[in-house]
Order: sequence, then structure tokens, then C-alpha cells
Amino acid sequence: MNLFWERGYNGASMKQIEQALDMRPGSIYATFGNKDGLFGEALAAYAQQGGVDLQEHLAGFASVLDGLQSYLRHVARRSSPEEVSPSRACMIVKTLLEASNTNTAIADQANAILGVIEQSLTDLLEQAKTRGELMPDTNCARLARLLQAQLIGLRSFAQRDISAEKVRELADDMAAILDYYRARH
Amino acid sequence: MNLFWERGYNGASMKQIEQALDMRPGSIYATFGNKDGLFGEALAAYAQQGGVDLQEHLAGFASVLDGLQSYLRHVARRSSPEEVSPSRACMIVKTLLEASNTNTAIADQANAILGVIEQSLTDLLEQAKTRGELMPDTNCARLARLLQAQLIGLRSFAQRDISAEKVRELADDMAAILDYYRARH
DNA sequence: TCTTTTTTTGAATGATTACTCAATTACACC
DNA sequence: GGTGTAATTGAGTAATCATTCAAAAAAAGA
Repeated sequence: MNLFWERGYNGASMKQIEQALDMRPGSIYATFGNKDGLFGEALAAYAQQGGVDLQEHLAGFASVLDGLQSYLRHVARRSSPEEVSPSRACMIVKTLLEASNTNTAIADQANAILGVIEQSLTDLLEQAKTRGELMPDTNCARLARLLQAQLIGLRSFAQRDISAEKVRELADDMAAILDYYRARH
Repeated sequence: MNLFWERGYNGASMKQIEQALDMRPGSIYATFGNKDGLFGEALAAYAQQGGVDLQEHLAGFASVLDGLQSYLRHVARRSSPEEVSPSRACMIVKTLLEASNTNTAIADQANAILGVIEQSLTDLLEQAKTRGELMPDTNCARLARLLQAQLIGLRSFAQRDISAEKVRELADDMAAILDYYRARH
């Protein structure tokens, strides 16, 4: 997963995969079918890990919106140039952009995952609306897409050769956007 | 340029490039050096074209902020699934994500281009501030990065299998963010 | 028109690609 | 310990990768 995340589908050769897994070709193909199958499992593992990360983070907050704002800053911290990570950018977005016109199966998988994430965010925002955190007329599905676009933008921006502070500032500015949707008390 | 934009650096083979250019290997290598050199010229051409597009669009507006908001919607229209384009996503971002851990030279070029764009946006926002369109205490460099992240997020989001209307809505919501930075009269 | 320079051609290069399979090793059950 | 099943090995496959270069063609200069 880390190798694919770092180098992308085409950038990771079977030779490098053999080394990363400490497995020989035959075992790899017996286990995963082919490179697509292996990549698919890696991407699914990445997505699941990301889902757990979001859920764990939100668990520490009584307010959904506070949790989402903190999550944006959390993502910025994890996408900081100081951190040691296979890539600062999101593996799902990297996959979507790389595979969209070259590998339909993989692009479809990335699309499906992003659809699930969008739905999760919608559910969370609906929950926030029910709790009175959001303005009553908020279109939660639409706001979820805006939020997802923020996460995509943040992490892709973080892939730039740029300081950690500027990434942090960006996350703060993105978090502030959510304030505009908060219910006035 | 279109071939690289559509399929990415690794996704475009020299065979396909030969066909797209209607040139034989020797001529290609005599003209561009190698695949990296050719890709570099394609990316530079893409960036220049993008710069012209932004400039032309803003020329139709007396207000910088109005122009930028309209540009967001213009980008959404161009990134619509109905449009015939090599890719809905931005070639520069695609390159940044694909090359960051595999091809330093190309990643550096993408980084440099994004730096130039950031500076252009900063200049535009400074101009808006001078004209009294923005709140006087606006941090234009920081807002420029937020705006760039919106453009990155919008076009990457548009690469999803999603309706044109939802992309349009997203662009509207992003444009609305700029309103929060407008000077109150 | 002849000569020189430049450009184009396309077959051939070695390296690398994803992938296969007969042979071998390891494991599980009695 | 013996036997059958499952998993692993790694040399080897054909195809494709980016790239080269001597020969041919085209263009430029005299």
C-alpha cells in the first residue's frame, strides 16, 4: 500500500513490489491475481484506514462541526513536509487522476470510494444539522461535496514544495469556511 | 500536450507520441532530447495556455473579485463531463501528483508553475485590495493559496464520475467563499 | 546544377514490463 | 513417519519500454 501510495500505479514496478512484500512473483500472483488486483486491495486498505482515522478523530468531539474543523487541521499536520509519509497527497485522488483515462477498473474503484466518503460526510453534516449546529436550510449533500473538495485541495496543495506553516494556514482558512454554515444562536 | 494531459507521463508511450505528433523516433529525439524534455515543453505550453485563459477571462470584468468568481464557474463549465477535453483535471496537478516521488525534474517544473500561479493570484488580490474590493486587513498571499486550493480541488473533484450540475454547484459555493473576504460598504 | 548541411526515417538496441509455470518446499492430517 | 495438499520459488516468457544511429531524403547555399 505504501509503495503504491508513494509511486502510484504505473510508478511501482512488480520488481519493487516483490521487494516490498518480500514475496516472489508466483506467490504474489497466486494471492492477488494480478497487479490490478493487488492495487485494488491496497487502495481498499488505504480507504478503510482513512475512514477509521476520520471516525476516531470525530469521536473526541461533542460537536460534529468542531470535529470536522479539527480534522482539517489534523490532515494538514499529517500532510506536512516534515512528516514521513509515503506521500502528502491522498492515494485515492492520485489514483483517480492517474487512472481515469488509462485504467477503467481502478478509476471506477477510486470513484466508488470517493462516493462513499461523500455520503459519510453528508451523514455527518445531517447529524450536525439535527443537533442545531448548522443553519436549518443547509443543503448537507452539497456542503459535503464542498468539504470533500476542500480535503482534496488541501492534500494536493500540500504535495507542493511549500512550508508546513502555509499548509496549516490553508487548513485554518478552510475550517473557517464551515463557520459560515453554522447556525446563529 | 493533449496526449500527456489525458494519459499522464507514464501513461503516454513513445509509440502513442509518435502517432500523435506524426513524427518518427529520430525526429522526436532530435527536436526534444528525450521524453522528459518533450513532456516539459508540453507542460509549459499547457501552463501558458492556462495563464492566457485566466487573463482573457478577467479582462471582461471591472471588478477583480467578480472576475475571479466568474472564472471559478468558467473552470467548472470547462471541467464538465459533457465537455470534450483530454482530461477534466488540471495537467499541472496531475503531473505534481504523478511525478513527485518518481521524477524529480518534472515534479520541480510543476512546482515552479504552481508557484508562479500563486504569485499571479496574489498580485490580482492585491490589486483588488487596492481598489477597495477586499477588506483592508486581507492577507492576499494567504487568500491566494486558499483560492489556488479551491481551483485544485474543483478540477480534481470534477474528474470524479459526477454530474455537471454538482460541479457547477461546487464552483458556486467556492465563489461564495470570496464574498466573505469582500470589503463591507 | 552540384555540394553541403539539415532533417527525417525506421529498423534495431538493451532494458524493463507484467506475468507464467514446472519444480520445490512447507504444511496438515492420520 | 508417511502421505496428500497447499504455498513458494525463481528462472524464464513475450511484449513493450525509451532510445539510438546509419542511411536516405530534403533543404539550403554557391
